[in-house]
Order: sequence, then structure tokens, then C-alpha cells
Amino acid sequence: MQIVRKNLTFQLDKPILYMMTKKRRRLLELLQESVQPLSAQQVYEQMEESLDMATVYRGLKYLEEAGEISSFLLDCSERGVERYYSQSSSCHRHFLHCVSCHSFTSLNECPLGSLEKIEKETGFRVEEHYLTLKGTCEKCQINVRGK
Amino acid sequence: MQIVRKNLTFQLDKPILYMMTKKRRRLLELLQESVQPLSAQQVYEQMEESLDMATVYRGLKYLEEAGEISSFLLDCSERGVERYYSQSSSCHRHFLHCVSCHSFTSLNECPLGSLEKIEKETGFRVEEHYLTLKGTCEKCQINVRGK
DNA sequence: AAAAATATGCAAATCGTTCGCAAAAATTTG
DNA sequence: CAAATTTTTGCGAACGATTTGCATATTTTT
Ligand SMILES: [Mn+2]
Ligand SMILES: [Mn+2]
Ligand SMILES: [Zn+2]
Ligand SMILES: [Zn+2]
Repeated sequence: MQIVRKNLTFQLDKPILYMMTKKRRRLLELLQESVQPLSAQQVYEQMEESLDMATVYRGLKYLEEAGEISSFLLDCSERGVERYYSQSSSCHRHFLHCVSCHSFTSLNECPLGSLEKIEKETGFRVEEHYLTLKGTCEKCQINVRGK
Repeated sequence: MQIVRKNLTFQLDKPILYMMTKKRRRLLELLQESVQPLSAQQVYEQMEESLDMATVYRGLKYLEEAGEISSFLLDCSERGVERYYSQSSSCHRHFLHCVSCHSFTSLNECPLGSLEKIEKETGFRVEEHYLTLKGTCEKCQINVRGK
């Protein structure tokens, strides 16, 4: 127990038994450099050095467990269900998804007010929430024909 | 064009070329009778008469296109990603998901205020939104050991 | 009643993701 | 440092929910 490997560039909330390797660090950097959340496939395509898809999935899982990145599901009518990954910035975020060009825009703040009213009304203890907004981004509204 | 088959118990927004069969009607009834949203698998299990899984999927797709039901994705850490179906009641709804007993509770009203502020801030035209709240339901808070 | 259209069951295909295993890389031990 | 141990990686196979093709059954139209 409590055996934590070295070679970590970040503090772990809970000790996990693995290592931060070159490939995993590169995965993380890619997501930190990207303004947009990326799917596993997109991460894979943006990797310069070759990397097996299974390793991408394992790496993303590792980084998410370590708290460095977080993911959400997007149910896009054109592209189907995809999981998107982004760095875990300080606080939680919500994204707007453009149904035309499929880009994401980050919200500055959470549009959900206090959840107390909901908790009182339902008796629920609310622990997490996920919000996805879909619509058309500024660019796509101008280029009416889409991208 | 504009050929719409008979045997429909509801009005279609857009004409579609298929029929409301006994089996599809039973699918719809099941969802209308259920307080909880149901997954394709749950619908399948609750059908008394035998029905192929492919027919369940095709039927649910048909009903959703006809606007009679709607679906959303749930990303549950225990059960993975599942699509849930429920009748399309008058207005859009949001659900609370209990991470202990996996039940759903419906919110009375949408906790999202006006989206105008977001639209101004981001330039986005918001067309849809999906909100999932996760937490612990009243029962599960009492039975601390979960269901 | 016969012809045309659509739904259904069944089996196979699909596709993103996960898994098992042997080889490679990183870490620990002495 | 080299040897022993642990973890990661690539590769191919497995997985599982959903979709698809096709022959047959059901429903609708004529
Ligand atoms: Mn929020
Ligand atoms: Mn709402
Ligand atoms: Zn756009
Ligand atoms: Zn519960």
C-alpha cells in the first residue's frame, strides 16, 4: 500500500500506482495546448510520434483518474456519441457545441444558480452536474451555409 | 411525396413513411406508463410479448423521429453509457440521477434561466440544452448502505 | 383478392473501446 | 552499476451495444 511511483509532474489526490511516461505527458500537453476539447481519435491524430490507440485510451483513463483531465459525452446528431477530453482547469466548465462546425465554446461561468431549491424540492443531494448547450456559433451564423 | 400511411394514433410533425404497429404502440405505452425513463434493454425486458432487440431499437428510433418519445444519454460510472427513453411530455424536462440506486427524479422546472446572457457573451445561438444532475436520492440518503 | 409497401426476426456486420499477452521501458534493489 | 521487479506499450483478439441485410410476415393500397 501507499507505494507511489516517481516521475510524476503533478500531485495525485489519491495515490495511484502508475507512472507519468513520455507518451502520457505528451497526451496531457496536447490537451493543455488545445483550446477545444478533443476526442480520443483527435488526440490520436494529433500525436506526432506513433502511439497505439489502446495506449491513447489507457493514457486518457490514467490522466482522468489522476485528475489532470476530465471528459464528457457529446451526443451529436451528425457524428454520433463521442467522448471529449480537456484539461481539468481550476473550476468546472460547460461547453457550447456548434451543430454546424462542431466546435466548442467554453462558458465563462456556470449558468446554474444555487441548487438548494432543487435539493429542497426533490430531496436529492446533488453532487455533480453536466450541462451541454447546442446551437450555432457566431461564425456559422454568418456563413449561413455552414463551414 | 407526402405519402403518409394510416394507422397513426398521433400527428406527425414531418410526414414519415411508416406505420404505427401493435408492437410499436406497445413500446410507446410502456414508456408512457413508466415514471422512470427506460433503456432499450429495460423496455425489452418489460415487453410481455416477444420482440426482437433489433425491433426494439427500430421502434424506439421510429417513435423518437415521430416526436412521441425523446432520449438522452447517461454516463453512469457503475453502469457505463446508456441511452434512456421517455415519453415526450408537453415541455422539456431534466432528470436527477441517483448514483446509488440508479433511479431518476424529474425536475419540475428548468433551472436554467434565460439564455440571453450566454448568447450575448458567446455570440452563440442556443437551440437546445441538456442537463443531468447526479447525486443521491432521498431514500438512498436514509438507507446509507444504498439499495 | 391480388399487388405493393413496410415491419419483423434472425444472423451477420459494425465500430469504438477494452483486454490478454509478450516484449519494451522505467524503477527499485543490493 | 547490473539484476530483479514493476509498469507500459503494441498488437491482435474480444467485447457489446447498436445497426444492417435479407427472407418472411404483416399491413395497406388497389
Ligand atoms: Mn455548472
Ligand atoms: Mn432546461
Ligand atoms: Zn460553428
Ligand atoms: Zn437512490
